Amino acid sequence: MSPRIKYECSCVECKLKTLFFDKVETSQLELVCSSKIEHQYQKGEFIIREGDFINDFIYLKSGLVKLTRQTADDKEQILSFAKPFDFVSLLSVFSSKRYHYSVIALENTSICILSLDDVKKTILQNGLFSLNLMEKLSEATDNIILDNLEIKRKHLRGRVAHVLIYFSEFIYGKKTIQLPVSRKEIAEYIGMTTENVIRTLSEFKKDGIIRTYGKDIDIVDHERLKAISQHG
Amino acid sequence: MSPRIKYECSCVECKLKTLFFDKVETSQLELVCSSKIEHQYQKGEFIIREGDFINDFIYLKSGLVKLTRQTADDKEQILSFAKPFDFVSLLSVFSSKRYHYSVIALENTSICILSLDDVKKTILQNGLFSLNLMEKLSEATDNIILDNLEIKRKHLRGRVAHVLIYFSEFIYGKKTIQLPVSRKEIAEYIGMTTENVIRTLSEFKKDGIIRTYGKDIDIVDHERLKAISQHG
DNA sequence: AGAACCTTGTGATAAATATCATAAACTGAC
DNA sequence: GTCAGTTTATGATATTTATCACAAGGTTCT
Repeated sequence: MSPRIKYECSCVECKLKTLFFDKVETSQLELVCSSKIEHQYQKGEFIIREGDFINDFIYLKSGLVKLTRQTADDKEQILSFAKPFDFVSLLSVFSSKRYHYSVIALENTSICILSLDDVKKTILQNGLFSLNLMEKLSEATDNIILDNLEIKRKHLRGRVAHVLIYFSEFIYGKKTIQLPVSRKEIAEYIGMTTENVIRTLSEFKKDGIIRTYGKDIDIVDHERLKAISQHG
Repeated sequence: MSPRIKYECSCVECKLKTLFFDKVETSQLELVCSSKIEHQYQKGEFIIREGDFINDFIYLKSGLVKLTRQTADDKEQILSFAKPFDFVSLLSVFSSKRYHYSVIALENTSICILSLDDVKKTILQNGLFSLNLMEKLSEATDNIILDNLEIKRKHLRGRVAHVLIYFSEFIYGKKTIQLPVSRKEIAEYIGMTTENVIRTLSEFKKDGIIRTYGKDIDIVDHERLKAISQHG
């Protein structure tokens, strides 16, 4: 366990303040902020372990993570990916004692840890905060559900295309990216085998839809990839 | 459009009060309750249409519904089913202007319609209500996500078994049930073709796992069905 | 540098699922 | 009651995906 470093309260200036503290006056912020802990994780480290008790309210400051769970037949299954402003400790936080999933850093990641009790106290005291938080919760879970539905309705090629577009458009916002996940992780996300993910990427390459330089992927024919994602 | 019948405020005695008004004093309940409208739907009727503006906060009083959406390739896709105490207008309510899905009655169903604005006002005023509501929201969306993940990791037989167990255990709580959905709807839920759902049910029947009398289904070998559901 | 391990990659084959065709049973409208 | 449309049902075939087998390239540890 790496050391937990406690900083001065900087929530007031933090960009992430807009996430759910937007409408909270500075004075109200103090309670939540006073218990705040920042923490850094290296690529591959566990931030949350499935089964852990939920005592904290966690959100991403920088980096990228995957949410993953162990299935009954002992395989990994990826629920979703999350970047800053997406939520992290969203699922279950208010309805379960323990996490139903693990959170693992895909890049070097830093998070803010608030005491869940303090957040709950703030909810009790501050209606605007509650409403704002509810909106964020609702949006985050909505996105996970809709994304999983989209994946479910598509076939292998469409699913792989979907993931490429997801990282290119939503995570990095550019066409040349370094995929932050392995082929195996893509497979765990879309519910196909690793071999078939690799094969599909090879096909996309052969068809001139993408180019790869080592770990880097360049989306050459964005239109075509999008079409594949839509239909197939 | 059938007429909207307005009743006296009976929320105080309503069993569903426990759903989210549990910790709300009667006096506070008046605001939300005064705008309450009850409404009945026949099997097959739309309660919510995908794309509709979200003005209401809706929950089930009795009956059973499906949440469904239209995919880009113009097929129906079922997100989940909901019975009373499950949430209905849960997704998107706090984060979107329009519904991302339709809600359709599978049985005769009655709902309570509250003004979303009034619910929001209550959130602003009543912290306990907010926290309680957040727990319900969190639980409902969690269940949808976990259920969809379970389905995603299973194969045809496991998925069909999953649905049978879902209706038998969670919806009706008995082994002899009248399936409230068609084979086509099961297919739309689990992401397989109608033919294969029918075939699989025939196999279960042939293997002595279930018996069917017209629309009724009797789960004979619950253990075996559960094993099929687990592994796939 | 080498050993052990993991990721990527490719091919052959097996298994699962979709598609197409056809028909009986049921349902609603007239 | 009959017609049209839908649901259930089953079989044959095509397509998609998984499994198995093997190899090259990377990474980590020593």
